[in-house]
Amino acid sequence: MILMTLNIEQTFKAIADPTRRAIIGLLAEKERAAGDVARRFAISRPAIAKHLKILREGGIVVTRRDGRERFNRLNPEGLKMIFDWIAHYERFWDEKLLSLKKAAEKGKEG
Amino acid sequence: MILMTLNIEQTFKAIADPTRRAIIGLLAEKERAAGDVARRFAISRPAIAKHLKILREGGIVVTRRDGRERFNRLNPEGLKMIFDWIAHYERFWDEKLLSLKKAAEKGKEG
DNA sequence: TTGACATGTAACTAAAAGATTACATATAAA
DNA sequence: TTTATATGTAATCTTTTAGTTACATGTCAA
Repeated sequence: MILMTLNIEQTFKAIADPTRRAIIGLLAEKERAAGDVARRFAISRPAIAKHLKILREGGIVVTRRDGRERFNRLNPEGLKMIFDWIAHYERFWDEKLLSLKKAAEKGKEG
Repeated sequence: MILMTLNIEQTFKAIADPTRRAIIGLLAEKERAAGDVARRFAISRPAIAKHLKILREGGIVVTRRDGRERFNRLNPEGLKMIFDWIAHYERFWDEKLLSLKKAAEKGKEG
């Protein structure tokens, strides 16, 4: 069993790049071999290999090996970490939700 | 009225930096003058001024002028943009929610 | 076993990011 | 009207990032 210290810093850096977000979009459809991912971009295959590594280190992607191929798929951990961080500020844009929450705390509907 | 083309790219870059995320945390408490923000960090005041500018350009912070001070506060737009992006992948970590949604679509409880 | 394929890493380069100091501008206070 | 305060910007430097080409490794197919 491999234990990874999932650094939130790495996760935020991972999603900051547009190419990596595009990769995330591709992997949301289905898992894909590294080459399959690379084929869909104009940049070189090694560049994509590095992006995949960064996504892996950010806890956003996990890789499964099958023969000479490495299949990449989305990992819940990383994206959830970002979601939790941002959800913490939800009240700033969802006033309605805020009042609902307050009402719930009071034990009556808002 | 000022129209800003809110670039999602800038927004993701804005939250990628740890100092800027710390600033977001501070502004979540209350609006603060630029100097008030700067005082809480070890780095120079101009560095913070730049971070605030980046947050502003990312649609995460808006600034209100009062005399010689500039009060900064969180702006819903930017963070909501990130939230919407990430919420799009919610199903990857919240299987339960997914089944609830599916059940709702079918018109019966899950 | 030889050759092709799939992938990752090393070395290097160019561009972007984050910080600093110096300076300019606007407003409050003496 | 001086002086001090609050802030933003310019010029500059260093580090990090994203990309490239060359190369090493491992696996499948002849």
